[in-house]
Amino acid sequence: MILDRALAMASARGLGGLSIGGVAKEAGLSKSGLFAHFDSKEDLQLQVLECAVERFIQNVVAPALGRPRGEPRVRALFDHWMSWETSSSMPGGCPFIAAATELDDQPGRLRDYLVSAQRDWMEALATAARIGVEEGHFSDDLDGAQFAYELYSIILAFHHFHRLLRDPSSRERASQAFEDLIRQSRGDSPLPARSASAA
Amino acid sequence: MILDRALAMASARGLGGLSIGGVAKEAGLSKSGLFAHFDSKEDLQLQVLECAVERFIQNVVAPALGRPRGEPRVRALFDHWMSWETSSSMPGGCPFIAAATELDDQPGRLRDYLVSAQRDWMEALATAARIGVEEGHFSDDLDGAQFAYELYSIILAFHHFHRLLRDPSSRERASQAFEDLIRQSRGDSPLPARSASAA
DNA sequence: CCAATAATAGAACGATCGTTCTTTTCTTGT
DNA sequence: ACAAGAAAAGAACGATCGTTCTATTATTGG
Repeated sequence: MILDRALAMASARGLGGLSIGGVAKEAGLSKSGLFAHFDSKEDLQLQVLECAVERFIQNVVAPALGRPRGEPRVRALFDHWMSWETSSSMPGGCPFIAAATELDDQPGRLRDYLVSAQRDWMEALATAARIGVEEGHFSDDLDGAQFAYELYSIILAFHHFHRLLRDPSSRERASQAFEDLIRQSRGDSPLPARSASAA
Repeated sequence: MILDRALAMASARGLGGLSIGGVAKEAGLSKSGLFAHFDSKEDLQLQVLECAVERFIQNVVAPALGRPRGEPRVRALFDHWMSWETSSSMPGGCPFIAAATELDDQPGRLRDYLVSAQRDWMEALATAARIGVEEGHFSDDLDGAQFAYELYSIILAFHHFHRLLRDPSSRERASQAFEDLIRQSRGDSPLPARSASAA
């Protein structure tokens, strides 16, 4: 329960914006009563990150693994990822994207853990893409890591335009970009009027 | 000079990580001596953001406006933007990307200014793309706003992979993605082995 | 050179921060 | 029911935060 509230807070104010007193008030505990559950503030932040990873696996990775190998699974990963980005339980948006810019210059356990989790996720995306090649859904010369890179870029842009600029077309643009990525991963020739189709 | 140091600090620790005392020490001033130059901390943060926008225009927008209309100018915008992202005077990376995730849930003057500046920048990118259509460099049915969106996504992914994951191939992947974007904006058919070329 | 003005420094304020310590309340096994 | 243990509360610490006030030093114009 504590980590639940703390995750929601971290989503809105960032990991660094977490304060013991703030989380305590949100959880209905006294400052010291809450602090007794953690060794330090850094420990709290780390547990919040670990909790977020756990939920991401539950809500994004696990459901996709139940889908057929190849393109359907890739589509499921994208769809659940997009749902994660707009999950109402994290009103401040994806905690990983927020933590990425927050921790990219701050060495320590927090950064190490986030980097490790992100690398795992990238590897999972690349593997899913390679399975798509195996299944004959994607072109033989598709590079899985490059696919993962471009898929992540779609999500990052969606996050930016949706959360900061409140751009109502951001979701549609992300879907459009994803379909383009799938199409080009198949090796198909592009549809006419590609970049204009979301206009 | 003060804004110079403050911008470097904000780049590393974020706008919220700026403290009057910290900036004062960095600038070689006393806390109150520095504070006398600003009405409030928010005012300092706002001036830092304004300073960053000023520099971005000087270092990215202005040089590109000196290049020929159309694709050359678009290429110059991307090249200078990439240089901006790795500028040594901002060791913590692009202050706008950092501020975007930091302010996306924090209403106020800071957020309003950032959103306004980002919209201007998106409009400038879209206009540059449309000029490319006018000049006959790009396909007639290219949507300028969509082009700007996808160009931004390339930069966001580069920032993420370069700064957080320290991925040495991130620059090459960004260049690859940019060339793909240009190619598809021309309406050309894709090269073979597209996604594998950066492997 | 001296007065006026700007720039900086120093001290202090209330608030909040992370953290520690002690005390009280609750839960649990027997 | 009662002792043992966990969980929460309360108070206090030193530090730092943004901010205000007053005093001191630099700079400048006449």
